[in-house]
Amino acid sequence: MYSLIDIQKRLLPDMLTVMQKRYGILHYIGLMEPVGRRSLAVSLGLTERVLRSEVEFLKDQNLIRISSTGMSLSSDGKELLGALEGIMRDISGIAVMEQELSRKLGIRKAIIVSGNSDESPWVKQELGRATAMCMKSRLKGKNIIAVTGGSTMAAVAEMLTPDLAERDWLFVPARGGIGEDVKNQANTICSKMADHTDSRHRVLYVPDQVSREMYESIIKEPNIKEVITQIKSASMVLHGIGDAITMAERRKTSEEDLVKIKQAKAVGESFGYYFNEGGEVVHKVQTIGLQLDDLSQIEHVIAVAGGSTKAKAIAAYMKRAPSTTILVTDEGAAKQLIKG
Amino acid sequence: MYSLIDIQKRLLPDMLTVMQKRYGILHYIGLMEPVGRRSLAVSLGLTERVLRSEVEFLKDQNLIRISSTGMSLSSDGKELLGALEGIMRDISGIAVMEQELSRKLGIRKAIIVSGNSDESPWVKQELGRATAMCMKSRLKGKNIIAVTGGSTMAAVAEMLTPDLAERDWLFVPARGGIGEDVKNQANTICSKMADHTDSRHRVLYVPDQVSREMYESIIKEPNIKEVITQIKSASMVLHGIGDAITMAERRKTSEEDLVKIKQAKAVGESFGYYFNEGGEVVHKVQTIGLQLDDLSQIEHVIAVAGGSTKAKAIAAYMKRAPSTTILVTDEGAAKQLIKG
DNA sequence: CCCGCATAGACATATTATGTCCCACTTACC
DNA sequence: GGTAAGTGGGACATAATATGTCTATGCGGG
Repeated sequence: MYSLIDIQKRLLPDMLTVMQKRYGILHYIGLMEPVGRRSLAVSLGLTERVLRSEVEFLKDQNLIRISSTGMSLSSDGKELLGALEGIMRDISGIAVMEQELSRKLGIRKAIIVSGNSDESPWVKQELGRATAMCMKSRLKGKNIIAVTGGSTMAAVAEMLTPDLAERDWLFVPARGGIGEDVKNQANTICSKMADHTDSRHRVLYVPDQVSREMYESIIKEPNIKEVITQIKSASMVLHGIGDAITMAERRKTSEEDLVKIKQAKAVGESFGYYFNEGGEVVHKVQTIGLQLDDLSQIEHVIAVAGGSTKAKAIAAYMKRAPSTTILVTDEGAAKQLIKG
Repeated sequence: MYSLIDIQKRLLPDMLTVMQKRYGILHYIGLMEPVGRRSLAVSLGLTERVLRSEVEFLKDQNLIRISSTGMSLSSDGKELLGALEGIMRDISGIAVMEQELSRKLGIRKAIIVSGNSDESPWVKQELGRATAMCMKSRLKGKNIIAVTGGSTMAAVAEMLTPDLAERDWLFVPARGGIGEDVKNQANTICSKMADHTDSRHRVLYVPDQVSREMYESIIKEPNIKEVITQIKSASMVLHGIGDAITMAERRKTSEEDLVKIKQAKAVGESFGYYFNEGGEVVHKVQTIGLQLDDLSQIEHVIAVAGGSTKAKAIAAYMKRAPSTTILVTDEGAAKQLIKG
């Protein structure tokens, strides 16, 4: 069952932000009283004018008192603040975590959905929905979207809705067919995403490990060449992050590589790149398509991964990720990430 | 302890309105789907453009689906609506009651605070606060405010705050000293209100029952004459509403009048006028100052009265009250009023 | 085949939020 | 006692947003 807050998040998404802002103001006034607008504004990272509007509002509500020496809480304000403190812990926990997480990982934004996808399967759907919303809000008009595989991306595909159709999207697999079961392959997912949004997609079937000569001849194939061009000119990349060992085992990785990966203490995987805890690339699946270095050229990069067990993998990858990355994750992973 | 909703009402007063609006839209779409904007707009009493903005928002939230045949709820929308229904009953009960009450009484606005001042003494304070806020929001600049007596008005006086000082207010008693204990006399209350707001006040000491000759000579007194002029030019009247019998007994009413009042089945009293259930004036305390007929000339008329026992009195008075009246009351009285 | 109802686009205008500057006042410290 | 730093608040241009109004166009039932 939904709680009041969950409903409000859906029905008045800004409410939470505003509440947090006002809570922050009351909180600081409580700490620093009596205090002036200017110093408050810098403490809170708000412009003076914005703070002033808020302060005027709070004054109208009789929550603060304003005198020539500065602002202080009224008795009503103190009472309300006390009650708010408890509530904010629950409510804005997530918003606060989003801030903290994006700062800590050095990325553009973190979006956290509540729950833990390790424990509750439906949280993956929520991840999907959050990702879909994020895509929707960031893309206008014609776009090429490069997508990787994995069960999380499959969940995203499921949650896309056709009201995006207008926008003229084209889904392309980010990299050549990275062996996995068909259901979670990039090609399959692209197709499903296109289905769900009434848009188009391309496929890219390429054997995993290509020899030099093979590569040269494949890349000359006009069809493939075209897809690769599209991949490189994508305006958005949507990718998952996996646990290194799990991914390596799930794929048809050679015994030799498996040992290499394990010995290098790889923890995370994304795009066929394996990362150790320091964020260094310790192994790479040789294939055509999007390369790690291409990411920085792409306008929107959205990484989606949830579950507390994936925290390490996320942390590892994020050391290497472009700073424009947006991470969509769940509470379980976020808590681990912030802790560690 | 405050509930989340109470806090939000204070911290984001518009939230409730918006939530109600959006709930209403979802609700109606649920009932009428598939339905177009135009018919929805008239059903909800919104302009088409406003509705359209809302609808676009709801679409972005994936709560409704829009097709060429009209709008309908998405499965998410249905789920959310179900959860909302229960919540709205509690939350917006008061807002709904305010609408209903103002309609039923035929007045400009009704403001309801939660609780019942018969049972909980602190609700009177809430009445006071709500009244103070209302005054604040309606008056700009220089104003003359005519005030009557009574314990409710005393509570209002207590809740006024000096941040209104700027506005240059002058408090005058609405009518000549209507006998009651000093604490709740209009003169005393004016003085207290002026105190609390750092503004000025006038007094008007006049014997209750004046003979013709007495009246003529009193009215010539320059001091009194001036106050009366001020009363007549007031931009706001603030008055209480009392139970007829209680008021009659509390005042030094002659035995003869008391019988008259009782026989005429008076139920309500305001300004020294006694009303029966039909809203007819059955008795009037003869004194100088504001007369019932003067009310319609005055820009802002605020009536304040709470407690379920006062419902009858309020109902009686409201039959006679100008349609611009604003009633500030409590849940206890409001429920009775709506029921009866 | 047309009429009525549907969505969606476009644009002017009203309203609100925000950025920017300035002023007068209080306070505390030298 | 005077000065500097900090205070609230006024004023105003501009940006952003909401709203009113009109129009284009598509769809389905009679």
